Order: sequence, then C-alpha cells, then structure tokens
Amino acid sequence: MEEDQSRQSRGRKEKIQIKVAEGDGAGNSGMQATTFVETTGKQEERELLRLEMPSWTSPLSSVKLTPHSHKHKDKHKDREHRHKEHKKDKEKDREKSKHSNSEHKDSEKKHKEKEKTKHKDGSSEKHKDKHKDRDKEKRKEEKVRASGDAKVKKEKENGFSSPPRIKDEPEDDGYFAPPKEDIKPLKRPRDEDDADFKPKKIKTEDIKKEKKRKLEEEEDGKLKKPKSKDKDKKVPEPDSKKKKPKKEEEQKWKWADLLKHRSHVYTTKKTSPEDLRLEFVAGVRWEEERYPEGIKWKFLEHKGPVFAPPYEPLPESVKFYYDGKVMKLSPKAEEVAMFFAKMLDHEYTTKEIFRKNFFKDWRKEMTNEEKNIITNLSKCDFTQMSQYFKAQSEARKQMSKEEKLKIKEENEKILKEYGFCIMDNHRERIANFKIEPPGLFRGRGNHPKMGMLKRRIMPEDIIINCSKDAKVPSPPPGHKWKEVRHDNKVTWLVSWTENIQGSIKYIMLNPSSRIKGEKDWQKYETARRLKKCVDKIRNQYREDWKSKEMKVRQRAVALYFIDKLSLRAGNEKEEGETADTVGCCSLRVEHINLHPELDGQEYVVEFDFLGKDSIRYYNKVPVEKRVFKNLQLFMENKQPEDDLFDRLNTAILNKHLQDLMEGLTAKVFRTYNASITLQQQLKELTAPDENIPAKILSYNRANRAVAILCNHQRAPPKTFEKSMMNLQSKIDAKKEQLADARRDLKSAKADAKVMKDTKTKKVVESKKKAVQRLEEQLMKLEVQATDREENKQIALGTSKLNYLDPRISVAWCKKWGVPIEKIYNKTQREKFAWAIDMADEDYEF
DNA sequence: CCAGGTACTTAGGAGGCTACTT
DNA sequence: AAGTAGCCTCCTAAGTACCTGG
Repeated sequence: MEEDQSRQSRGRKEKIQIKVAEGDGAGNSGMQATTFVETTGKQEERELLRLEMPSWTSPLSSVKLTPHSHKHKDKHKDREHRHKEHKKDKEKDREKSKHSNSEHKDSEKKHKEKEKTKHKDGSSEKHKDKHKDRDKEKRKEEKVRASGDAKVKKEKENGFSSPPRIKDEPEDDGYFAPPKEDIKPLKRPRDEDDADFKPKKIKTEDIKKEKKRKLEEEEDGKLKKPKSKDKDKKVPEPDSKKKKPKKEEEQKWKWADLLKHRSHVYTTKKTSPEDLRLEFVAGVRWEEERYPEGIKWKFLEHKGPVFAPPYEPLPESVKFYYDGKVMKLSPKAEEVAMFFAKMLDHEYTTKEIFRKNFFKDWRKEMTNEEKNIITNLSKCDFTQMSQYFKAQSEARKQMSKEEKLKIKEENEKILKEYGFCIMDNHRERIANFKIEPPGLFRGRGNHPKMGMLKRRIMPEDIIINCSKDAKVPSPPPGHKWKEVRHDNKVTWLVSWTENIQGSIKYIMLNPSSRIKGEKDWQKYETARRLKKCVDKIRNQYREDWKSKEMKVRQRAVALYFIDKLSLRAGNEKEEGETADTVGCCSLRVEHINLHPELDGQEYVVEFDFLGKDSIRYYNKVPVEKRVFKNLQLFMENKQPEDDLFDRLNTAILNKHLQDLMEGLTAKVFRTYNASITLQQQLKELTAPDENIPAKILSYNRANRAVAILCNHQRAPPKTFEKSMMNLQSKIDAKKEQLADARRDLKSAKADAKVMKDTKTKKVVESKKKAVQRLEEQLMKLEVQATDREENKQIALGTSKLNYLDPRISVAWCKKWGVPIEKIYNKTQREKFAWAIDMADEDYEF
C-alpha cells in the first residue's frame, strides 16, 4: 500500500507535465470496451474482485477483540483509522512533494506563498475567484495541521479486505461499471407503459385541479378531523387500513390506483363492485390531490414534537474531581460534563479537536466560579460519572421483564399520541417525532466541529407547521412555540435550527406515507425515463469531449464519471465547517492519478478520495483516450489541491442535464445505474431450477453488485471471523451427519433387498428422507456461508432502500415464487407498499 | 452568476431486540 | 437461564437540489 501510494505521488508529478495532444480522434467504443459482455458465473467473481480495491487486510488482525461492550467502540475506532490512514498517506504525499517540512507553521506559510505566486502568474485566469482561492488556502492550513497530529498507526485503509476466495483471480482493473444496456440491449417491448408520467410539479399538478378541488372541499368538510372512531364511518375512504385487522397493517393506500392516476393511466379492470367504487373514489381523490403547483397537502394536523427528557442531576454520591479535589458542579455544567463522561470510552475523547471544542463549549455552561477553577480539561476526572453511567445502563439491561414491558408500553403510548398525524384524511406515521436530545456533536470523519455542544432544543426554538383549519398543538406548559405557520408547500410538520452548523432540522413523515411513497415512485419513474434517452445523452457527452469550450469539456468528462461510475454530484461545501469530502464536481487534482498504462490496460484513472460520510472511494478505471487526454489538460498547471473541474459545479451540470431531459439531475444516474444493474444481474444470476435459498443468494449477489457500484460500505462486523468459524464447524458437523445418514441408508437398502418386507422398505424410505433433509440443511448452511463471506464489508441496505426500484424486486419475487418477506422485512414492505401493490411479475424497469 | 437559505434524500453506526444456542 | 449472533430500528449527519434576491 505504502509503496503504491508513493509510486502514485511520483507518477502524479510527472504526469502533470504532459501536454495534451489535441483531438487525436481515436475515440472509440469506449463504454463497450470496459463493461461486461459475457455473463457467466465467472462474472460474478469479477464483480466481486472490485472489492479487492487496495490490498487491505482485515482490521481484525490489528484491532484487539473485546467482547460485547466494546464492540461498537471498536467499530468506530476502525472508521477513524480508515480515515486517518487515508489522510496520513495523503499527507505523506504532499510532504514529499514539497521537500518535507516538519514544522506546521512553516509549511503552512510556504504553502500560502506558493499559492500566491502561482495565482499571480500563469494560469490565473483559469482559476475561479478569490473566494475559492481563500478556501483552498484554508484547506491547506487544515491539512497541514491534520498531518501534524496524524498518529503513526498502521492500520488498513477502510478496514476492508478482499474475500479470500477470489484472491487467485487474475488481477482485474478493479473497475466496475454497471453493465450498460447499450452493450446488451434489454428486450424491452414495454417501454410505453408509463409513458405519460411527468415528473415535474408543473406538469403533474396543473390538470383538472379546479373541478377536483371543489370536490375535495366537500369531502374535506366532512372529514376534517377524522379522529379514530369518526374515521371508520367514512365509507368512501379508499383507506382500507383498520378494516381488516390483519397482523400487519393493511396497506393504507391503494397505491396502484393512486399512482396509476398520477400518471394518467386509467384502466377499466375492475373486479368487484367494492373495488369499483373504491377505484372511483380513489380516482377522484387522487386527481383531486394533484394539487396546483407545489402544494403538498390540504389538511395537516399533529400533536407537535416530543421533547428530550429533562436532565436528572447526579446523586450526591457521584463525584467529580478537578485537579484531585472533589467539586460539586452546577446542574448545567454537570449535564455537559456528563455528556463527556458518557463518551469516555470512545477514542475521540482523546482527540485534540474534540477536546478543544468540548472544553470551550463546556466552559460556556459553567458559572463564573466554575470557570475560574476549571481551566484545564486534563485535570478533570470524570471516572465516577462514567462509572455511574455504565452502571445505569447495566441496570437497565438487568431490568425484569415486567419493568421492560412497562417501558415498552409507555413508549407505545407516546408513539400513539405523537407518532401520527392527519394529512389529507389519512392517519400517517411520522418518521422522527422526537426532538434530538442534547449531547456532544460528533461529525463523521475528520470533522472540525466534533465535540461541540449540541444544545437542548426548547419549545421556543420550534416552528410548528399545520393547516389553518387544524388544531394547533399546544406547547408544554409554561412555554410557547417560536412560530406557528401554515405552509402547505412543504411537507414538514416541525422544524428547528440546530446550533452546530446552523442548519434546519425537520420532522417529516414516515417512508410509508403517501407523500414519501409518491415521491419515491416519481424518483424511479424519472430514472426510467433516463433509460430511454441515456444513449442519446452518452453520445452527446462524447461529442462534448471535443468541444472548444473548456467548460463544456469539463462538464462532459464529469458527466461521464457520473454515468460510468455512479459518482455523486459533489456540491461545493463550506470550508472548515465540515469534513473534507468530495463528489464528482468537487474532485481535486490530488484525488486522481493518471496512468497511461497500468497492469496491461491503457488510460487508467485511479481515483482515491473521501466521499460522503468520509467513506473512501478507491477505484482504477480504464477510460477512453479522449477522456484521459482531457483530464491531463484539466490538470495542467494545477496544484494538487486545485479543483479538477475548475469551470464546473453542480448547478451548471444540473442545468445542462435539465436541458437534456426534463427532471434529470446528476443523482438520477445513480438511481438509474443501480436499478438497471439490479435488473440485469437478476436476469443473469437467477437459475430457474434453483431452490429458494439459492435464489435468495442470487438476489443478494445482484444487490451486492449494486452496493459495490455505489460504494456502500460498512465496517466488517467485529465478530465476523468468529461467526464464520462457527458456521464452518456447523457445516462440518452437518457433513458428518449426512455421511452417517447415507451409510444408514445404504445398509437399510441392503437389508431391504434381503428381507423384502414392507417394514424394511419403510425404513429405507425414512432413511432416504433423512438423507434428503440433511442434504438440504447442508446446502442451506453453505449458501449462508457464501453469502456472509461475500457480504463482509458491503452494506446492502442503503441501495436496497434508496436506489433499487422496488418493483424490480417485487416482480422478481413473483416470477420465481420467492416470498416477498425473504427480500424485504416489515419496514421495507411498508415503505415499498406502493411497489408491492402495483408491480406484476413482468415488470420491466 | 453567486451566496445564502431551505427542503428533502441518502448514509453508516449504535444500540436494542429476538431468536437461537448452550 | 444466560449468553450470543445477527437482524432491525432508531438516530441524526451528510449529502443533493433548488430557490431567492442581489
């Protein structure tokens, strides 16, 4: 790894000098050249090979395993290290490149000077504006600082390791593009089926509204406050919930109808009079709810948020010591001290920035007297507080069943009361009705604000949003809301401004709600529309690589990355406010490395950067020659910390995309590529005659291909190795059993041959069955083992929840007779109710 | 065009819960 | 009955996108 990195850095410096031979015209099939054409079992392995990424080894080897209670801490630490290691390497790089400076301040200055001179002469016009430059300098400073305290700890990048079973596979380029359908066109005769769908508010909301609105109002009058008992009386409610008291909540919405009507597709397929009526009502209502421009609802009523429980002061017996002496803290100071004490086990309470931020904010909560005494965090002894906290959580675990049940019931009561709202005649679940409790902020990755005090939110901070004709929730006694507004152009019920970043937080509805589900559906419909014009768009950007305009070229190359690699858009971020992470448009020169030739492939771009949540993206990608040349051009005369696409940002890119297709933005490519990959992989991997567990494995593999594409990672479970071993021994045991059973069967058969009576025959039969059963069990275990092994460091959930058109999965389940519960758990089924309701087995994305 | 602000989606981790094992 | 593994839910941070007003 180390070696690799330094090679990179050397390589980088040389490469920057290379002049681009303009318009060589050799551009060719490109995409095709790098994507999968053959689709055999092998391919799955190649797919996985990408996991190889760099040759990381398991963090297990270096992190001491502590059972149970330390599990999470370690996990966390692991990410820390992933991050740190990454940074560190970069630092090393940079230092090398400027004759290594050990004094931070020094190097900082030099850096600045360098920057200045650079901008005065030469390429100045290439660089954006002062603002940006300023940012860069700041960034540099920060990095230099960071390099200072980067611990010299040998740890693996990302904590990822490659699955052993594919180690012997020939070294791939590590590149994984989603299988593009221009290579292997999907038979898609049904392209037309949702042709009418219009994604944009303007389009969806301007029809028939007047007439319908009148109707709605009538209904509204009756239904205004359909509180529980009231509710069931309303016959025309298309809401079937409550009517059938099944174990799972009956699907609340006639999704299929709703969405059908949303896209102006009317069917006449009606089964029973009941259905007919419902559909009619649904039709009216849904049309009706096609509110004018930007209107999200008509009626909204809720009970307001649930506030965090107040702080309970510590018992007298729990002492805090400063400089060895007992000290009684004021309640406010004590509360904040307790936040710190609770985190004592975490590595980051040892971090400079964390401690600094914490201490500064803590002092703000102290009385003057306390402030005078407590001047040094290192002299604070929180151990008793920490122990008290641990004892408490231990006690909580040890509670009797009754006590636990009581708590559960109380929670349910709160949920019942505050967890739901009424939006347009429906009782909808709220996602996060509890206000975030105070605590110490811990951003992800290397966050400059870690340790800051996240203050307690009071009713006076809260903005309530509801409809004018709704009952306004009452604030807690003795308090009032900051504001009550009636804005039906937004979906949130409650908002407040958080004090760390100054951003606004919202309380919104659960994914199962109409408002979220519909949006979700729209998202996939947009992606499906992209499918129809993606070829055109690809041709377009390939043309643009040749443009005379720098901006256009950059846009085209960035778009190529977004399309091919499903990178995120990469909005600009405010410097020093968040961890230094990037997406496509915000890539910097230091994040890529160009290899004219690498491992037998031409024009390889090596990506290495921290993306969202400071998750590392590392990938080596062969690109088309023209892209490569363009990149060289973009990097000319730039410093590592300069923007790669200095003429581009997400606004420009999205503006362009908007022109190419209505509703198209950068993130649609991620959705599109994810879903199309799933569909394709499912087609390839599903073997018709396999049993259900094997099918599920195939599904998971397809899902995994997507997760890899989207770079959805997780820290390998700390108990992974162990649980794997356990599973293996189970398999071994099963094998033995099976062998025994087979032997029994054999002898039974022999007996039967001799005896020829029914009794022995019966014995043979039962033995046969036993063997069969064991075979199945063994099979199941083996499948489980494979699945788990392959899944070690990949998080499937994120793509499943956010990127994969659920209708693909639903269709697949229907087609192969796999129960939907095997693919989606309860929450997921709720979220995807719309898809379950509307997709049939031949749904095509 | 840009900066600041707002709304909404996407993200990984922590901790709880449950089912299973011993 | 206690221990444990893995799944699930909750939590909230961190993105994207778009709007507005200068």
